[in-house]
Amino acid sequence: MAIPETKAPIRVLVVEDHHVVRQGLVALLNVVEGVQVVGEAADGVEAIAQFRKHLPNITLIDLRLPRLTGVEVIQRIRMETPQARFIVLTTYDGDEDIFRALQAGARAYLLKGMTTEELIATIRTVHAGRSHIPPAIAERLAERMGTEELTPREFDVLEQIVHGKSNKEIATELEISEATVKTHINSLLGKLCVTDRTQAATAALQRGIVTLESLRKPKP
Amino acid sequence: MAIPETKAPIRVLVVEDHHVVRQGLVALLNVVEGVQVVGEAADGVEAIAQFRKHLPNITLIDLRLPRLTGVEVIQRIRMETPQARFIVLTTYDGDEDIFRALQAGARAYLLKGMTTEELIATIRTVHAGRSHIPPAIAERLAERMGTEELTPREFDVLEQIVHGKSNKEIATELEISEATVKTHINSLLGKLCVTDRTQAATAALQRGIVTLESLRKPKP
DNA sequence: ATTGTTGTCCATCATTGGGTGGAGACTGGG
DNA sequence: CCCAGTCTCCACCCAATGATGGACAACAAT
Repeated sequence: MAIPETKAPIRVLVVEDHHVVRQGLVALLNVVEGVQVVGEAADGVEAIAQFRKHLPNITLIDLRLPRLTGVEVIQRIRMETPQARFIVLTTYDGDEDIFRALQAGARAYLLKGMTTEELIATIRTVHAGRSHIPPAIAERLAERMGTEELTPREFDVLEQIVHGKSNKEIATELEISEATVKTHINSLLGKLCVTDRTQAATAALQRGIVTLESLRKPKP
Repeated sequence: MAIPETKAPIRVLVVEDHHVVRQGLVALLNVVEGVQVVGEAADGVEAIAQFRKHLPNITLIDLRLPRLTGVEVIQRIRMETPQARFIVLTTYDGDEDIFRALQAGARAYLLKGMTTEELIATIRTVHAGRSHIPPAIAERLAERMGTEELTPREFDVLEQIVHGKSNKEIATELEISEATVKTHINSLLGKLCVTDRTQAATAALQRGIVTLESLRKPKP
C-alpha cells in the first residue's frame, strides 16, 4: 500500500434523497483519507436496510426523506443498534426536527452550506465518540428549551390555524365548541410566546411544527 | 482521442453556495459526455465574474445566493449578454421566485431532487434553444397567473402581517392611520384570494413573497 | 383639459378573535 | 383513597379585525 500506516477507515453510510446532494457527499467523502462510503440510500426504508447490511460507523442522514423521516430512521435503528452514530445533515428545516433528531440520538447536526473541512472534522469527532453542534444550531436549541410542550389538542388547533381556518371552522372540524377552541388557542399562544394567531402560524412554520409543504395539499 | 467524433462540449457554469451540492453537480456533470464544467461560483458577485470570464453556454444557478440573488444575477448578466441561457436549480422556494426567474429569462427550472438524467436532458434541451419546465412547477405557475400584482403599499402591509404585527403597530410603523391599514389589508386579501390575515401570512410564505428566514432576524 | 384608472388614504359598523375564570375527567404519587 | 397536576371543555366581556363606501391625488391616454 502507498499509505504508510493508517487505521481502519471510518465506514460511512449516506442517506439523502436528493440525487445531486448525495452524489456530492459521496464524491467529497471518497477522496478523503480514512473515510470510506460503504453505502447509499435515498429513502428511509432503504436506509434501514443499508444500515443492517453494512453496519457503518457513521450514518450521514437527511431529515426530510420519503417513506420514513430521518427521525424515524434514527429511532428504529437505535432500537436494535444503540451504539449507532448519526450525523444529521439538512438544508435548514425547523427547530422541531433538530430537537427531535438530537433526542432520538443524533450526535451532530450540520447544515448543507458547511465547508468540506467542517464535514470531515465532524465525522472524525463523532466517530471519536463526541458530539458536535454548530453555534447557529445551538442557539436555536437554547431558544426552544424555554418553551413548553403543546398538548395534542393544542397541536390540532395550531395545525388548523396554520391552515387558515377560523375559530368557528376549527370548532366544527374538531367537533368542540368555539369557546373551547379559544381556550386552546389562548394556552398555545402562551407556550409559543406569541400574542395572536398569525404569529402562532409563523412560529409554527419556523419551528417546523407544521411545514409549508403540508399547506399545499389540503388534508383528507 | 478515444472519443470518435463529438461536437464541441456544452460549457457549463455552476453557481451554488452549498459546497456539497456544488460538488455534487460538478461531479455529476464532469463524467457526462459532451458536457464540461468550465467554472464554479458560490455567490452572486462571483457568478457574474465567472460568467464574464468563461462565457458558458449554460449557467446552472441556485436562486438563494449570498450577496446577490439568483434572479438579480440573471438580470444583470442578460443585460450585457442577452443570449445567455440559464437553468434555475433550487430545492423548493416560493412561486414568486420561480416566476421572477422565468421572467428574468431563465429557460428551465429544476428541483434538486431530480434525477441525473433529467438534469442532463434539460441541459441539452436548453442548449438546443428550447425551454423546459417540469409539470409540478408549471402547475404552480398556472395558479400564480390568475392573481393580481400587489401595490408597494400592500406589500409593506403584508410584510408586517407576516411579521406578526397588529394593525395598530403596522399603522405606527408605516405612519398611516389604522383605517388605512385595514383598507390595504382588505385589498391584498382579495388579491391573494384569502379571507384573513393568517391565511395572507401563510400564502405570502408559500409564494415566497416573504421568506421564513427573514422572520428570524428582525429587520433594521 | 377631461375622462378613466389606480394607488393611497380615512370613517363607520358587524364580526371575529383573544383575555379571564372556572368546571369535570383523567393520571400518577403518596 | 385522595390529592395535585394536567388536559379538555365551556361562557362571558371587550378589543381587534375585516367589510363597505367613499374622498383625494397622480398618471396615462385619447
